Amino acid sequence: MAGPDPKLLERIWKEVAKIPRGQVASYGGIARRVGLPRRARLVGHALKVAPGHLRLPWHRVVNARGKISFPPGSPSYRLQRERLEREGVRLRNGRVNFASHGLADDLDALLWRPRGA
DNA sequence: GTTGTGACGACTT
DNA sequence: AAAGTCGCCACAA
Repeated sequence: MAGPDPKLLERIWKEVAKIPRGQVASYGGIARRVGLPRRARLVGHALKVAPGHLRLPWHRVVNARGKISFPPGSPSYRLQRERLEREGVRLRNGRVNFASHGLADDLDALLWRPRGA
């Protein structure tokens, strides 16, 4: 049985909608913020199935290493890169600089990374 | 039910 | 730094 609770998808969509222009968040960071630690893949799934009418800033979501999670060169990859650069998010060697564009939450997670949790 | 795949992430080589 | 492994879990075949 167990599909994802539709309410969780809604929470994820709302959280993604909060990402300010010119900033990025990680899949795992979004998951943590909605109270679903270790559920990064669910965030990816949520974006994949998100209704287009929501107009989510999905391009502001990258993986924990700052990389776009589409195959390099794919149409989706190019679209995401283009949208990011258009709002001032520069990619260095295919990476977003979290220190300058990442949300505080994600930064903390990257710097602290307490053992075990 | 099992297997493979994926818009992930943490850890280990 | 890059690749491999494992945990995670939704979904299609």
